[in-house]
Amino acid sequence: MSAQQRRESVLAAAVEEFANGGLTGTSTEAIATRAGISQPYLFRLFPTKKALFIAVVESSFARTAALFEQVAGERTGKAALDAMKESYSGLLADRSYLLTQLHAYAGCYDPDVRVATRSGFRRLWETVERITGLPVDELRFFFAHGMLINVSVAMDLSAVDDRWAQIICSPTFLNPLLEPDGSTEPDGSTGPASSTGPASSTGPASSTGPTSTVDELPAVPR
Amino acid sequence: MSAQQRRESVLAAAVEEFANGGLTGTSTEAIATRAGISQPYLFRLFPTKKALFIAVVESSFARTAALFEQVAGERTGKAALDAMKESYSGLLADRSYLLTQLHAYAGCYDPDVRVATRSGFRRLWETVERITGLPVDELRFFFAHGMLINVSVAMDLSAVDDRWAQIICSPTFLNPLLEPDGSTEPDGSTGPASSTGPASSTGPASSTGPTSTVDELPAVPR
DNA sequence: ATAGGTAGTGAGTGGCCACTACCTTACGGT
DNA sequence: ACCGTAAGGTAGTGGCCACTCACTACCTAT
Repeated sequence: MSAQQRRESVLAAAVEEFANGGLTGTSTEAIATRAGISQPYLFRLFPTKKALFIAVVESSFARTAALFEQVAGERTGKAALDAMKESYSGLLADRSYLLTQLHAYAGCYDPDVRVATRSGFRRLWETVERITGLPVDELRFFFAHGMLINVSVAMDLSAVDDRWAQIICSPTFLNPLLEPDGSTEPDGSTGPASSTGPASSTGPASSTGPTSTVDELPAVPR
Repeated sequence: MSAQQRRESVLAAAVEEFANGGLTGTSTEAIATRAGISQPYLFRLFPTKKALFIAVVESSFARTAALFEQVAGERTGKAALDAMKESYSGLLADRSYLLTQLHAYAGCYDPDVRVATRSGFRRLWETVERITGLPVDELRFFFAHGMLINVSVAMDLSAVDDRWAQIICSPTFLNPLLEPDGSTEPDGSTGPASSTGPASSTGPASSTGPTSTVDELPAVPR
């Protein structure tokens, strides 16, 4: 196995391990074990643990940006944003991925992590801005709800047998912009509201085929 | 000094130290040193480091809830929510406080931290819901933007000599709900847009006097 | 066959850190 | 004087963990 391939498999293992524990709460041994290599060899592939963490953060942002570009296709404006929202909802299934985001933000006390997170976030914002061309208010709305999704997943709100699950999993949470006001669709928040699965993807997003699944994303460079 | 007083001063020190580093990245010695006591004595006041962290998280949520109750006064509905938004904007000045929030969410991989964070978040949500009586969409909007504020502070976006500072510090970021749609004020995103200071508190919030500052909050119980 | 480069490991090591055992001081009541 | 109790410190200790060093196996090209 080439070093480059090995590096990518280590990166994948690191995503899973860093998801629980973050930068400081994860041991390099756990990552190495999951990647199926010896722990010292990990330091041949990445100079330091922090560098590996930063690589994870960067790939995470890059992956999101690539996903957004992909699902937007040729669309612009609100149509493109709707496609992005739909795709981000699909990420609800990838818990490790969303937790990585949170650890990136929480790790910002470290200057190196901060610049990586900042530039990743900035590139993501500019990607969405460029594709949609929407005003800043709507971008902010989009990102704000993305953050709320992140923390909801972190707290595992949908696991509580509560109205939380209904609030979080309801389509209006996943796509609140679709009906900004009035005539809110009779969402099942009062009824039992199918609490199974993370809200089936009923929207459009049919431009590039069934791209709403996460696993078939383009591999992130580096 | 009584043990109870000592406990509270340790709690205050722990907020500052946990803000950088989170649960796993902070040493009890740093906390003890800041609190002015020996490190072993810390374990006489709190049984374990995680317990101290959870106490910090709980006090953080309780403090926010108390702040919201206070600034809302007798108001309800959007008026109350506006007061809360204004007060939360005031928290922009308290970096440690907002970072604590992020570390609470990121620390949710630990079951104990998760239940503490979940119940704190739940109580906060229900407090806002009870006081304002607003529908779930507006609550979600409020909390979503609060989260975005949190991560913006973590990334220290306002420190970048960029349009970020203008976006984040602009009044429309701090109070985006004030003009939910149409006739979006010609926001100064193109102009220089006074980038000094975190948006002076020009709103009302005159019910209980000048309570918009953070330092004079009611001490959190426990 | 030999020389060199690449993938990979076993065995440390130094340092940090959560947590413990035990001692000291101060004070209040009888 | 005497004792109990509560505040606080000193000196550890066991374990984890990031990172290093020395070494082996294999592969390819001359």
